[in-house]
Amino acid sequence: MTQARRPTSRDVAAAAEVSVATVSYVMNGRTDRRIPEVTRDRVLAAAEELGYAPDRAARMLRRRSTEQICLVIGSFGVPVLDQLAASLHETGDRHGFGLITMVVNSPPSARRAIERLRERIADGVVIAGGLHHIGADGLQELARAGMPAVVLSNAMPADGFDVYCEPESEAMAEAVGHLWSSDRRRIAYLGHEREVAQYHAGLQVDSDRFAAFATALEGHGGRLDADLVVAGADSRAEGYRAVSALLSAPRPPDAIVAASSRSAVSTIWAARDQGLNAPHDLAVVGAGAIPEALVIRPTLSTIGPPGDSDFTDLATMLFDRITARDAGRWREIRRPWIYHRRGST
Amino acid sequence: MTQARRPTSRDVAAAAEVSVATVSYVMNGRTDRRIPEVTRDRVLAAAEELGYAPDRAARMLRRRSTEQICLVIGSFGVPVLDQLAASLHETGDRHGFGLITMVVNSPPSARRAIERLRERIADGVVIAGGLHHIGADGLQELARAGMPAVVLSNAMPADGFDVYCEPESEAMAEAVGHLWSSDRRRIAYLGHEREVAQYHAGLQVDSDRFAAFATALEGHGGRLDADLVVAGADSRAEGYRAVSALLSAPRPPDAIVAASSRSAVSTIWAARDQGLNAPHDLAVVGAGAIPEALVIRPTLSTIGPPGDSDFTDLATMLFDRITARDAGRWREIRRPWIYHRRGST
DNA sequence: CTGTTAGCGCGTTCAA
DNA sequence: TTGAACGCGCTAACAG
Repeated sequence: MTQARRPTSRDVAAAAEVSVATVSYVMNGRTDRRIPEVTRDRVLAAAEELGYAPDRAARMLRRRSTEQICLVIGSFGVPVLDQLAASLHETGDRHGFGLITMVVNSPPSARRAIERLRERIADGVVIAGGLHHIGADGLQELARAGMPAVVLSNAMPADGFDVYCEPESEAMAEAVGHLWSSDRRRIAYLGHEREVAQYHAGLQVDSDRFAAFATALEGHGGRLDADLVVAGADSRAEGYRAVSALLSAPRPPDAIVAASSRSAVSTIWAARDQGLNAPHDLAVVGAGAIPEALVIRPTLSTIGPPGDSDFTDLATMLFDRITARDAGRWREIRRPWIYHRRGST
Repeated sequence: MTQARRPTSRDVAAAAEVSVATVSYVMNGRTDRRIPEVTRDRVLAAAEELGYAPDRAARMLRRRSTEQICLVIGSFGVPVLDQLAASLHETGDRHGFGLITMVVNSPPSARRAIERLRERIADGVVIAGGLHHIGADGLQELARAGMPAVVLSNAMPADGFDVYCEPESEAMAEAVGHLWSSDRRRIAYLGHEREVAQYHAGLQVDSDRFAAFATALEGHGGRLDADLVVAGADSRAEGYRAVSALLSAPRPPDAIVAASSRSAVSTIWAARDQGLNAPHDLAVVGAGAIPEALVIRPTLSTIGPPGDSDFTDLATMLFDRITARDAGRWREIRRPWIYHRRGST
C-alpha cells in the first residue's frame, strides 16, 4: 500500500498506450479536440486504476495561474464570514476556482500572509480581516506584485486594489440620534480592544466606527465620557464581562452602542443578569448583521447592511479583475449601512 | 506601474551578475553554502529592486513539497476553531509551513476539497469538520494518495490516517446521571440537524454524542421521548428558537442536553425569556469548550475536554507524519471528555 | 481528424 | 560559484 511514487501523466499515457498529450486533453475534457470515445475511456480507466491526479504545482507553473482565491480573515468567530465564504465559493465554482483561507491576527502572521500571496499562492485575494496588521504598506506590496485584491474597508484609499465599502456614519448618526431623542444621555461605547486602547492612550483612533459614534454624539451636544468607552466587542465573553463591570460602576450608562453584534447580544444578557431590561433600563445597539438579532427577545437594534448579507457583487468584482488583464479603473462597491430599529432601543 | 512580467530568479541573477544557482542559495539563506557577504548583498538588493518573490509553484514542483498544511472545517462559527488554527499556525511556523483552510459543508464541496488535496495542494491535512460529507470513502481516497491526515473523530476506524479522538460517553453518562439523580425525568436532547433528522426518520444515528446520550438515559431506566429530541445545535439562533418552542409545548422538559455549547448558552437565555431559570426550572448541559461557559450567569455546565483547549499535540502528530517518510503505525490521540459541573445543573 | 513530439515554465541542486 | 539537468503537466506545431 506504500506509495512508491506518485503516478504522473506519463504513467497514465503508458498504461493507456497513448501519448501524454492525449492524457492531458482527456483529463481537461477539452472540447476543441475531438477524442474518440474508446480512447477517452481507456485513458480515464488507466487514470482511475493508477490513482492519478494531476499535480497542481506543475499545472500552476505551466498555466501561470493557480485557480485559487484566498480569503484573509482576522479570526474564525465572526458571523458574517460564513456568508462571505459562501458567496466566494459559489462564484469561484463557476470559474473552476477553489477557495483557501488565511488567518491574520498579528504582525508576523500578516508578513507571512503577504509573502505567501506574493509567491502567487492564489490568483486573487479578499481581505476581510487583519487589515490593521497588514497596513497600507502591505497592501501596496500586494498591489505592486500585481495581485488582484478586494479590501473590505471604509477607510482605505483605493490605490491599486478594489474596495468594498460599507459606510456607517449615517446609520450611526441616526442610531445615536434616536437614543438621544429618547433622553439617553449616558451612552457607552463597547469597542474593540484596539480602538479603545488608542482612545485611552490619547492617540488618533483609526476606527471609522468609533469616529462615527463620537461625531454623532458631539453633533447632539453630548460628550464622550472616558468611563463609558470600554473594550469588549471582540468576543461574546469579553462583552459580557465588560458590560457587567460597566453596569456595576458608580454611574452606569443608560445606553450602549456595541461595535459588534455579538457583544451587543452579550450586553442584553449581562444587563438582565443585573436586573436591568432592554430597552427600558438600557438601550442597546449593535453593529453588523447577525441572525440572532431577529430571534432573541428583545430583538436587537443594529446598524448594519440593508437586506440580507450577500457578497455576490464582491466576488464578481474580484473575478472581473482576475479575468480582465487590463487593470482598468479601481472600483469601489458602496453599501451604506442603515439603522435597523428593533426591540432593544 | 503595469506588471509587464513577473521577475524570475534569472532576472535577479542578471541584475546581480551572478548565476541563478547563487540567487537560489541566497534567497533560501542556506548555511551549507558559503556565499561572500558582498555577493549576498548584491543579490538581495537586486531582488528588492525588482520586487522579486520566488514562484511557489516552481518551488513546489521541484521540491516535491508545498510547505503548507490544510485545515478542513465545516463552517466558520465554531469557537474551538480559533484554538485549533492557533496551534496549527504555531507549530507550522516552526517548520516554515503555512496554513490554509477549506470549508466543506456539502457533498460537492467535499468532492472539490478531496480533489484539491489529491492534487497536492498541501503536505498534510487536519480534518476538523465536514467529515459527514467526506465520508469513509473520501478519507480512503486521501489515504491512498498518501496524504498525511489527522481526523478529528470519535467514530472513524483509523485505517490510513491518524485520529484525534475525544471520547465523550463517560462524561455524558456522568452528566445524565447527575441530572437523573437530581430527579430530572424529562431530559431533552438539542441536537444537530443531521442526527435529529436521522433519529426521527428511524435511521441509524451515526452520532457518537447522541448514542452516548441515549445509552446513558437508558442506563437509568429512562426512555427517549421523540418529542424531546429536537434540532437546534448548529447555531445560536436555531438553538434559541428550538428551545423556545420546546418550552411552550404541552409537556416541556426539565433538563436539556445541548449538542453544542453555543446552543446551550441560547438555551439558558431562551428559558429565561419564558420565566424559567436554570438550574431551578431547567437544567442545562452543553457539549464542548467555550469561553462564555465561565462568564455567563449561571455558569454553564458542560461535558468537554479537561483543562484548556490546546491542540499542540495534534499539530505535532501531523508534522511527525509529514516529516517521517516511513509511515509507521497509525496513531491515535485520546483526550476523554469529562463532566464539568457548574451553575446550570 | 487523430495522435505525437518537443519544449516551455522556474526554482532547486548536483557535479564540476 | 556556476552550468545544466530535473520535476511534471500543458500545448503549439507537426505527422500520420
